[in-house]
Amino acid sequence: MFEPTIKDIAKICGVGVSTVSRAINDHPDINSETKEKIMSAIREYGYVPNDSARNLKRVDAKAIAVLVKGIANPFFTGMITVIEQECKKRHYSMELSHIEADEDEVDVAQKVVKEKRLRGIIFLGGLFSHSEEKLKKLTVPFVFSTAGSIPENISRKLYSSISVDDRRESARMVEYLIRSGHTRIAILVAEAQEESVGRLRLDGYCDALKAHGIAVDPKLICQTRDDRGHFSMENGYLSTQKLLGRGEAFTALYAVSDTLAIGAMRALYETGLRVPQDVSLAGYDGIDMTDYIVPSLTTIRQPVEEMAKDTTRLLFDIIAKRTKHQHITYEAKLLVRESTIKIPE
Amino acid sequence: MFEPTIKDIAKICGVGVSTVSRAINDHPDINSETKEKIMSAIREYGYVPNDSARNLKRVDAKAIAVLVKGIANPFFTGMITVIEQECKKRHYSMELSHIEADEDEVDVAQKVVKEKRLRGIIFLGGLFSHSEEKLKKLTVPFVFSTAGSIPENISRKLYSSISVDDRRESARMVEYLIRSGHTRIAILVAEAQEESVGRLRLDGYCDALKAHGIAVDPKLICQTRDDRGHFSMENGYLSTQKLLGRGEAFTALYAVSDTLAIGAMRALYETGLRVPQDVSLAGYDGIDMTDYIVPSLTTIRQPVEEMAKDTTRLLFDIIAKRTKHQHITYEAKLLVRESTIKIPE
DNA sequence: TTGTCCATTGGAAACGTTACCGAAGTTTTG
DNA sequence: CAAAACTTCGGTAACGTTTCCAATGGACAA
Repeated sequence: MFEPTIKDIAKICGVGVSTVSRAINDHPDINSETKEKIMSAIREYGYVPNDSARNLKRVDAKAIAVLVKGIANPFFTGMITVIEQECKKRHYSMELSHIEADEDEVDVAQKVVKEKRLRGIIFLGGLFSHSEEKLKKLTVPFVFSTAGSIPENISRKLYSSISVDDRRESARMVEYLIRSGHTRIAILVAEAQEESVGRLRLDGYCDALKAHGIAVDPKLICQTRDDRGHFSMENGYLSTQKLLGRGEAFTALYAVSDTLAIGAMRALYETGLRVPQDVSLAGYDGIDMTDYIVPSLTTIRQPVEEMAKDTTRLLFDIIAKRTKHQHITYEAKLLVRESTIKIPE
Repeated sequence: MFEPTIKDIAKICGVGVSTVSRAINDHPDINSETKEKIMSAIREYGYVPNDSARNLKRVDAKAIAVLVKGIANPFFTGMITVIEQECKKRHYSMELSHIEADEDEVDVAQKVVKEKRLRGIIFLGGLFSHSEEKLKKLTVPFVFSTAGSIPENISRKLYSSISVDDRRESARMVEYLIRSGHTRIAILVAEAQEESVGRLRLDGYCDALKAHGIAVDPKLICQTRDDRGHFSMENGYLSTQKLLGRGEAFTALYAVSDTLAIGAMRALYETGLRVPQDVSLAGYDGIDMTDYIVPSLTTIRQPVEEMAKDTTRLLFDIIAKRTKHQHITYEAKLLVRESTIKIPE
């Protein structure tokens, strides 16, 4: 099978390689007739430029990477879909890479960047607990999307971030539950390492309780130290079983992710507890399925589409030096649905 | 920021570039002392080989591509996660690309292969209705995973395939429903183009009914021509509403994917129909969540892990010419759960 | 006419790596 | 002890692009 190169095309058209290159890349200094001739030869022979050669010659590849921790999470696949479309629009390719639970995101990023000479990085999920020094080593701009809080001692000028105010939104959910008459509110946190979203949402939970004069009861806080699949449904199921095993009474259960909540649903059901009659159940994220299951899940909906678009736009703006690093916070939406009810007086 | 190249490392160690190359690539013709010296310099200076240069020099990149139609489908993300791990094990990188609904998978593949000089392609989902001629143009081995039926007139030697026998498994589900006393069984098919999995599963449905002497009633078959998001929950919801609107009575509803079934669940609920008391509901795929929602969903579980592993293994075997193209069919598992019941006599 | 400028082009040097070839030194063989 | 074989290495030519620089020819101004 004959795979033409730029040289072949040049020979076929009786022009120099640089002219062909100009044609491909829409350079201005080229006669439109020549260009048309070249383009038609390219079509005819099915020539496709070799990406490796291009990227080698260019100082940097026309590509960015998306690093995700937990690709199975529907919340992230939603984001990824949008980000990919946005990249395509800009004729950039998107390298999608999965970070294992035990890998350090910045280390992985550094390796990928050097290997592929990428222009930028988007971190999805994951944790942000890196030293400023390490971050500085990352030579390309990067945007943290929905990645928990970032330690105060790290300069905000080093990175961008896109997220909702997890602590605040979480508090809003709990406040809603309190207003609905709940006082014994249990919480399911998959992990609550310092700086993680789990931690932020847990903090928000505590904030709300305190604001309403309700003591935070550690017996109602269920967190697993399991490092794998933090937000898996299985984890939600197992954690809830553990919580129920404590024999502590509660009228509402707030899971810090929808997937956890779905797992919890089953555990509650198996124990004979009905949602919402016996226990109000709430989640966080607002993934599609929460709207379809029965009962539909009360949750905090993050503006996925908007966040994903802005994440991409911001990254490209920074790459093009049109802007400096930014930190954008979005308004999430409290969706009250069937899984939670008011406690009757 | 200084980014060392192989030349820099060579200079630092006082050796030739080829020696450094030998060290990096575990070539045999190198003194272990020299190698150790080089490797430590590499670590010290944080040298990472440039992938583009490597791929340019090598005839083909150490990479494969996974082309997915519908990345939001949890069934596929499950497959992808496993495939990625398998690639990592073999020190190959995996290019993940999403095929838009209106794109031709083989065209996309061809472009990607030429651009990136990949060694192989995995198609996930999508449709297989391509001419043999077109397929032949694809110069690298490719494996179709869970991609419907393939027209008889295409030589089996041109590609590999990995799937369950969709028609057979689908029939098994419907047979189970019939044995449970259901005779009015409606079916939800997102799309049923020739050769699609939807079509196969619909065929299986018809097979089972006929085998039991039940007439296939077109009024119980609900298919959408909507080309976007075939298997989305929303589609399941809307289709079911449409089906219910017909006023046709049925005791069981079989959706050809779990996501469709979840959508159906809501539509049934809104109409006041209880699952499973009023309508038995069944899905297909066996994604995680079917086990956690209430009621848990009766479904056909495809052996995702095994299929994904075999898909990758097979592709690499073909690339290495250890084997020819193969066609593997897996046994799926009928999981009877809470969403379906026997019709009382 | 002569010189300047513009539009368009071709040549060639890089980009960072791998792989071939041959050289040098060392060990084994006859 | 010479020849042969084996180890270990360095030099260098590619791989397919892009980009700089110089060259050509024609148009236009002086």
